Amino acid sequence: MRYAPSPTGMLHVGGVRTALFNWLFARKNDGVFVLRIEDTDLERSTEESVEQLKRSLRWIGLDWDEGPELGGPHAPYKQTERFAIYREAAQKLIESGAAYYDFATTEELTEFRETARREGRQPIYTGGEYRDLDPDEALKRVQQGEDHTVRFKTPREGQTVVQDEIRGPVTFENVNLEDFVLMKSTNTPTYNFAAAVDDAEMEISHVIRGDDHLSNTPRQILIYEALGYTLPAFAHVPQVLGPDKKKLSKRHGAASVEEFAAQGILPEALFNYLALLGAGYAADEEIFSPEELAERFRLDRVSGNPAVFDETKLLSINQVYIRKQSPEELAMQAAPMLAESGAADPEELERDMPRLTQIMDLLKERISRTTDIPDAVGYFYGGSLDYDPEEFEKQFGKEFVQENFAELRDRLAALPEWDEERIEEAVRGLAAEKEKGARHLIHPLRFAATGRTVSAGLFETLALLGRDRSLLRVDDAKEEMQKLG
RNA sequence: GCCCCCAUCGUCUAGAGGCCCAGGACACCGCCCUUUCAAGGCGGCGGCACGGGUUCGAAUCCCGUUGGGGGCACCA
Repeated sequence: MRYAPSPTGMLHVGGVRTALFNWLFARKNDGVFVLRIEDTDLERSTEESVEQLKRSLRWIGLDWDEGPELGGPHAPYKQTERFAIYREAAQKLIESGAAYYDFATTEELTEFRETARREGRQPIYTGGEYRDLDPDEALKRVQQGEDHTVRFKTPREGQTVVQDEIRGPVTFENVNLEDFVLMKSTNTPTYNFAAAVDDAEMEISHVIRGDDHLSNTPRQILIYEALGYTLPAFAHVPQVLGPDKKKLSKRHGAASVEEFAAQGILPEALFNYLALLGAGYAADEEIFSPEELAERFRLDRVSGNPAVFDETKLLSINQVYIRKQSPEELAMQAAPMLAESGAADPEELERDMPRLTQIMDLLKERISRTTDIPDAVGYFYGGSLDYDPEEFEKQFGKEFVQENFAELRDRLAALPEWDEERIEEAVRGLAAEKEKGARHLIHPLRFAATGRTVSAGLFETLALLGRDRSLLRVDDAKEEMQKLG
């Protein structure tokens, strides 16, 4: 199996999903997963993209068995380092008569296509006078340094059938295929040529790739046959679409692996979600580890029908994975985020990781992306809070609160131990004495202590907040309340 | 324009002729639990694109229409 991206930008979720299917299939069948860099587009390929690609693949957990950095029996794994191989293959095709030199200029080709269109014919280029030029004469012109490409001599009749693992046989009429370019005038290979030669040379048994390549496949099959290679199995997986049913791109918001990572998505969650998308797993269960996914993967179950990327569902799966993490793991991730956002004092964080761990345990059910952490956890650190005046008035404007908040404060301050049970007792006790529902004290207390109207259970929150921090804020609120008059 | 692919709730899907007046998940809406918010539990809304066949019987097979997607480069 292989994943063969071109390093011309960030790794797209559609791309990862293709890589994922290859990986899953390889793991399932004890196969070898090869990473090959298709950088024959000298203009657009960058070293930076190669690095980014590798980083993204590793982040999500798709490790390759052969490829850049690791090497392997079919090295090198970058097409720009394999030019000699393609040149030799092109030479063989020229010699066997399966390919020919074409001397048409770009202008001539453009004109040919325009004329064809204008006259309502299909712009299928079949080499004009060059297709059947005397080989010796052609060679002479090449040796004289004349600009040329190498084109494949596509049969003018018959059909080429792609036996697709997930779609069945797909038939293409050869007349609809033009004499495509194998070697550019720069003496470097085109995609179709390099891909076919490499897949054969690297002994790829199953070519699993995006279905945007389906229409390239007959060309590659023709190359395989002309070179005498045995054909691999092909499987074309559908594209990932945005909510508007167009190919997913930056227009739809996050579309690359790095963007999802930056938005607080866990690699396991993205992995799980993407694997579910169109892979034909039974629907009664949806949370699977990579190993479980690999075990259950079946190529022939993959759907041929394009899937819309649903970020909401990704998020719900992400939430599941956050809940699955241990409080310790979460605390380890949270600490640097809290320090960096300025929400917490780095020294305090370092000094008291057990507390952070307890905090994460308390809050992890309420977080759907890791980037929510600074905001969700921030009030457990720092001193006084800024209260939203409007909400403050709502919470503290009531007569009952004004009359009893000071007493509540004193009882809390007098507690022999600062723990959940005693805090609860104090609050409920006072409410009971005043014959009021405890909620009349709970809500303003929560708002005073956390600066918000929602939080985890008030009593455990206060306990974790600590006595000093809690009382400081209760006092702040008391003072603020005076001003309400 | 030409070639190719695809078609089940809003979305992801289960369904390989009778088990389906179509099942699950996410989202949405109720209710329960409850100090708020989550989480959890229970319930609800909602779909086989359309038209022809084949068959005793079709979401499932065939044809067509429509719709969506991809490709038609010296880009990959």
